[in-house]
Amino acid sequence: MMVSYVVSVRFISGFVFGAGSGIAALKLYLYEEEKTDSESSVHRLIERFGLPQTGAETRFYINHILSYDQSRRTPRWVAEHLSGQRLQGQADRKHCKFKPDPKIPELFTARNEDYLRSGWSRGHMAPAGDNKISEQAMAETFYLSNIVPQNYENNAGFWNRLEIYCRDLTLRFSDVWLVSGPLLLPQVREDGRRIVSYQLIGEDDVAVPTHLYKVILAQKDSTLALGAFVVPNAPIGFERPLTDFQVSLSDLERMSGLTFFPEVDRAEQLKNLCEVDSCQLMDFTQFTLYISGRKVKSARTLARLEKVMTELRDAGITPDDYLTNLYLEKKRELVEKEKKPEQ
DNA sequence: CGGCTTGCAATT
DNA sequence: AATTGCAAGCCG
Repeated sequence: MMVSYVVSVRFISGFVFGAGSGIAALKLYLYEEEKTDSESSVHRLIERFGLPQTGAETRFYINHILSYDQSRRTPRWVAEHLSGQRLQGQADRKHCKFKPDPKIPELFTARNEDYLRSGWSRGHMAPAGDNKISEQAMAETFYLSNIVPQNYENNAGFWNRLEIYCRDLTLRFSDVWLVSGPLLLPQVREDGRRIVSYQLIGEDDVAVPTHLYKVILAQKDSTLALGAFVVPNAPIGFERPLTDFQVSLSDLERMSGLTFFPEVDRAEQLKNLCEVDSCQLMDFTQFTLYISGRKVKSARTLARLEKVMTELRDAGITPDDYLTNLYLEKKRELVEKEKKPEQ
């Protein structure tokens, strides 16, 4: 068993160094066979002590899959599948807590303390909002193996709107596959040198990515559409359209060192997502109305409820019918609640 | 939806 | 007395 394994390793390495020549590979293979035990000591060493491990193996969770980067203490990539069916549910992120991934060796895991007061937020790659179908699935997305240090405004703003757009795609496509992750891209300095530099936070030296990427693959019947996006880890305003951040898949693959959806035939069926769909994120008014809706739903006091609506009007936005009904319903509920004596 | 901070009680 | 955990409240 062991012998045949070692031989096959020899043959492969001989083939590689033989620069594609079958004859040379065969010669090297025969030559290796004649070597004494002491000359193949490196192989014996490997057998005895083992090869280095990267910890980059694929890890499976209820509703997402990822590969972890033990040196950056972030994921390398996180994959998901969305459908209209799977996005339904009542799971609530208020019941979830960020925590180290118990499956990641302690030496390589990030901890909450690394992020707290670091100036960076804990940004999901597989979003909590994609997992309302199951409390357990949602809880797993709060493992720090699925988290990267992300600019607050980007996380709550542009990236959030991109995630909402991905969920919205399930209204027009039967299936949506996503791969998301961090990037450490070089900056071009004044003298033309390209240098990669990035911040480390916390005692565990968690790497702050310069950019985030998201690959969207959407299917409807025989139509397969793909969009790849690279977004700076910094505030991005409403004036910037998503298409500003679209890149070709091969460019992203060169940046990331990853091959995405390797089984998909790129030349044939594959269409540009932004030619098949709008690739338009919510504008300021739509987004503010949406956020206000979430706040109205979670309001616990009349004072809070009124403040949400007042600030909305101060922003120059008139509530639409949906929000107005939400407000009136919540107001009735809270008036009833606050009418009762304290208990 | 995406997050953080604060206050107080439980804990060691 | 100092740390930890959690509910509640806050903001974009």
